[in-house]
Amino acid sequence: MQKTKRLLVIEKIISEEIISTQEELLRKLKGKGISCTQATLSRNLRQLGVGRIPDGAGGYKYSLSENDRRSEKSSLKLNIVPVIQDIIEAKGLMVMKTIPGNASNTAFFIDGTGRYEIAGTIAGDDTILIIPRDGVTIQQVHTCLEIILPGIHEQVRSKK
Amino acid sequence: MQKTKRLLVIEKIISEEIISTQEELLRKLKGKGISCTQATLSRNLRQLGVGRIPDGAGGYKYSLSENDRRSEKSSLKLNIVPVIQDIIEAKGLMVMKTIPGNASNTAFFIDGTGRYEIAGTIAGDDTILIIPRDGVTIQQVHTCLEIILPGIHEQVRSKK
DNA sequence: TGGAAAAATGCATATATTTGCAAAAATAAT
DNA sequence: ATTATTTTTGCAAATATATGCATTTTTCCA
Repeated sequence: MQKTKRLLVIEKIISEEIISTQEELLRKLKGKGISCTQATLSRNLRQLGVGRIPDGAGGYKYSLSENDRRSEKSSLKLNIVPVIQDIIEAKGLMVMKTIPGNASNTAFFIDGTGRYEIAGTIAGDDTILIIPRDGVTIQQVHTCLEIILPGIHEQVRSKK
Repeated sequence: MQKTKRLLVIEKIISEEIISTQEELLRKLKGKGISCTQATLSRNLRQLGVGRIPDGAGGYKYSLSENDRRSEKSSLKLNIVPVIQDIIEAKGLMVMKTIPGNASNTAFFIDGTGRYEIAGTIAGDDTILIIPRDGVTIQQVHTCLEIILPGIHEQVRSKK
């Protein structure tokens, strides 16, 4: 299906650059080989929960609602990354290991980002199962993780 | 000056009720004895940093920050159905999201029904992984869920 | 597998929001 | 107080976004 892919790309674009109109987003998508109409975008943006908020510079920008929550809690993000020990892929799922007792907090944070790529997470004591949404590749989940937890891969690599 | 007062009232209204268009806000203001044009509202809203985000029910609402979503989601209800936030399919499995802390109870209930369609469940804090028995389609699981938790799909739909 | 049912999409259009500009109101300076 | 300067506002028009409807595509079952 084309839609899933489009939703993912929309999220990615919006989280990486400042987009102020749907037409603008439309062009960006076209540039990535994805084409649809503005009407479809309007519907997709609503489905993704993407809001339009003042950009603080006299204009507006689209924003993954949970995105700002992320920036609000940037300190939390910094605290989380260091506890992550390993990321393992299995059966199309992703297993994240943390230091003991930290899985729940970490999973809670990941859930809180509301990323479309991630259908959900389940946490034990030091292990989190991350379930990608259908149509989402493990690679895309990695990219997603890097977005919501910058430096995570480097962190994991250093643990090995 | 009328402006300061108006900004204050706008903030108050927006934080207390769901407003989905500027015209609507205009009427509310008029009801409180404050009058201006929609154009002025547009400018004021930007100045206040008020965004327009999906209200989760197919429409849009103005929002001071993203926090109101939270309180919405954490309102506790009586039985199980109301705590279910979302149902997502992935990898032939089903992921059910509940409000925080309610996954375990909900999963226990589901297990207790002993439905054949469901091989088992695993619950975290706010996420339940429902594993369908081999040969059982996701569609059949949906039907099953609707039987054991009547109204669940409507409930979930309303959350979107 | 064929066909019904549901979901997604485009098109055209309705609705909503933003903005340029000139006038009015508030503020500041003399 | 009077005039100059800045801010706010309304109006009308431009932009941007959402939606009804018909069509196409996908999903589901018999």
